Amino acid sequence: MDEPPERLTTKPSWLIGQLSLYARRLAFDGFAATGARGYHYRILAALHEFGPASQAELGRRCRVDRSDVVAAVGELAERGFVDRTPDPDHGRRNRVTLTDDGLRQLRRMDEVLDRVQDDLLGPLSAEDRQILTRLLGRVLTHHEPH
Amino acid sequence: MDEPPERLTTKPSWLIGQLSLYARRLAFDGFAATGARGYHYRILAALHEFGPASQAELGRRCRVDRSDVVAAVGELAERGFVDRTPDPDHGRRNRVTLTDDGLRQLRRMDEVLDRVQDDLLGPLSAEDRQILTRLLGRVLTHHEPH
DNA sequence: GAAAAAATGTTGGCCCGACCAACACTAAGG
DNA sequence: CCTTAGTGTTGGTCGGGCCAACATTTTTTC
Repeated sequence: MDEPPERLTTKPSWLIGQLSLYARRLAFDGFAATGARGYHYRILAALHEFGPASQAELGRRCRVDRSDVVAAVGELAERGFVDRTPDPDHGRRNRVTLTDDGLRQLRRMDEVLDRVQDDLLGPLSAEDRQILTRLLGRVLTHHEPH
Repeated sequence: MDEPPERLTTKPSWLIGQLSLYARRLAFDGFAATGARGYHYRILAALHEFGPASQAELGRRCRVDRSDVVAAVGELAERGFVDRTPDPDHGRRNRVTLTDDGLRQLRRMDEVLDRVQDDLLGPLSAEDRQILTRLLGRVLTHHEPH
């Protein structure tokens, strides 16, 4: 494979961008067996961790646009992984709930993602993986507030 | 801002993916002043570092699909940042060359990207930045060969 | 309590970056 | 020579992310 210019290979923004491609591909290929996409995993994870939620809250939690939550929740509901019912205390709001099938799907996707982390971090030792994760986490939380 | 599920925030693939978004946005906004995109920078950088090249080679070097190189080089040529002429020794191949204006544009984008790295890595010390960059580089080179 | 502001679900569309298939043509290798 | 590989180009697809607008409902503010 031809070498990219050094201007790129030494820039964190390039490294992160290229790695995010590999990560997305690994996850996408892994999820293919489950018939799901990244958005589905995020939403299932949020429901499992925080309980039933409105679509707007799911969007904020998962960093997904409201309009895309509509579609993703619709697909999840079609396959029986979530229930979407109008919130009784709230005229407009929906209440999205994780079903037993949804929980099973989440577990399947968890296994996939665990393997993905392993493939992604490839040659790094356990310590290096922890260092990397901590550094990335610090950087991300610095950008998250706003 | 609502907290994302812990399932996500502890996964390197999530951290890298989210950070790549911030990086792309910072670069995109910075490049806006220069009227260029990411593909343009990659190509200009490769031309400056390796000299004139065919479009196919640019694509391999910059990790850009051949078909997208066509468009990007076309845009660069329109603005006078590169010359695209048929390779005299080669019937089909093009020879793309960096112009003086292109070099100036590259320098402008270099400055933008330097600021982007700074904004992106935010709170990290110089040592931590180096550690992070090294780790990311090791992981990426592990995936590059194949 | 009424008026203004914010929140929610939904539709429809746009963008970048990445990718693929096909075609015409040329170069290189058996 | 004939097959294989490389090149430029067109045209299209996809995921993820994003925005504008709308109707409707809740909350805030006066």
